[in-house]
Amino acid sequence: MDFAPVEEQMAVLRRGVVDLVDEADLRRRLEQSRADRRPLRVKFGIDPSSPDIHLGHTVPLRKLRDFQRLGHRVIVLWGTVTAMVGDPSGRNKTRPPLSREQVEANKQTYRAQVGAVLDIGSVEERENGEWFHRKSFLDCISLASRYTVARMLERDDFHKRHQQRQPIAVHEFLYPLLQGWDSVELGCDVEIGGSDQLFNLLVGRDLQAQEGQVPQVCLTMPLLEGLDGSQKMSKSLGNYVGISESASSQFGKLMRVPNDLLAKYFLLLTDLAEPAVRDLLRNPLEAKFALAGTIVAGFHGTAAAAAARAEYDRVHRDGGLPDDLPTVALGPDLLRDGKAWLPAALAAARLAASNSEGRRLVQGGGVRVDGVVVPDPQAQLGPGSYVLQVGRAKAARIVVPG
RNA sequence: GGGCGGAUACCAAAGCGGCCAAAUGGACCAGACUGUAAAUCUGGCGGCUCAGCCUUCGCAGGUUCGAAUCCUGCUCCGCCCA
Repeated sequence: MDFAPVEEQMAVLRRGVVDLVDEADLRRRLEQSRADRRPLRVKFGIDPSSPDIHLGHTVPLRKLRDFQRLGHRVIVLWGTVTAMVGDPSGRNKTRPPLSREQVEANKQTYRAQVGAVLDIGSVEERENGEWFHRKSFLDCISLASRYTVARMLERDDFHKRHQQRQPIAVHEFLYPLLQGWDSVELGCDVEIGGSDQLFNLLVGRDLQAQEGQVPQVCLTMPLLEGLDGSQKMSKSLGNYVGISESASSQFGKLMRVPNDLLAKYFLLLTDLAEPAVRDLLRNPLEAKFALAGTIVAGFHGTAAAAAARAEYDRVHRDGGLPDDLPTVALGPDLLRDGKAWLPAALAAARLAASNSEGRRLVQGGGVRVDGVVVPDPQAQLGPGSYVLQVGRAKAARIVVPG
């Protein structure tokens, strides 16, 4: 295998990174790899602790893809054991441990989604259960003895939690050691992670050095803010764009990333060169269309991206209806004198969480029946078929039986 | 093991006997504006065919005409001492 010149590789690998410990070391290794015609072993750990992955996860995955395209060996390390510990990174709360069954199920769904970014066929997939299930409790104690509490508390999130008098469970201290030990077992040249992972990656270096290995290069990527523009993208915050979502859902969500975040999204989620991006950003709206189109095309293909764009235009520019319009037939229990009460119909069509919310939406002028705003919370619908709309994008067809 | 402090709605955080479905901020939803579901401004934000009623303030009891607010026990969390 022939590798590209080091500077060429560095130009690709440096894009978007936050920490690189350290750059000279990475250069040296790339040179060595060229000389030996040996690919670098690049590890990325994924804890299958929640079943879906979103654009935030793809940021480091895309960096792995860069390595992969340059001919290096990407190792996806499934944290089947670490998932049960729960990574404390960036959290201000202890995470509840998962069962082995949950972890295994999550891993399967993850796997399919990771394939949307990486060439999964040439990835080396490993699990840290391979070694940790073999270890004894004494091994665990011995591993724990390698780090001091003071050093653990250097870690930013532990430090904050400690200062803010938030609970830190003892087993959370084990997490960085387990992750670091994975690097020892795998003999990693490079480990990639989110910028909140730097401490954990550095622990890997220490443990490798203690074991007589050359310490790995640590490379971190920025955390991607979610659609709210301030907090890290996460499923639990509901500010995410999922990888397995439909094209139109992804497109719509991407159209509401705050304009201020566009440059970052381009940098981390597309391959567009910086000058081209700068050019686009002169018109934020067009830039956003381009961003959404590019990302959606990456997951669903250009045809689906174009269709999503067309649907977006129809719904948001022309006030039209979305492609998938669910139809809900109202049961007789919802009728009074053969008529349906509008707020209840909204709730039945899942356009409102409850009758009360439906009532408020109607009163607030946010509800249209067959395209006409109906502000009367007492409105009744006689037998027939109606299109109910809440806001711009939410709509359903309901049928009131005669 | 002992002492002290805390637990409020999705999150954070006020309230400390009636005026509390509970201030305020964030998130979220809707409206206006804009070819943006961006930015900004406005309204809403427990449930109930709703000027009224019902269920909420860690859990279980109790005091009171009346409790998120007082008392008792329990659970969990933090701090200090050992």
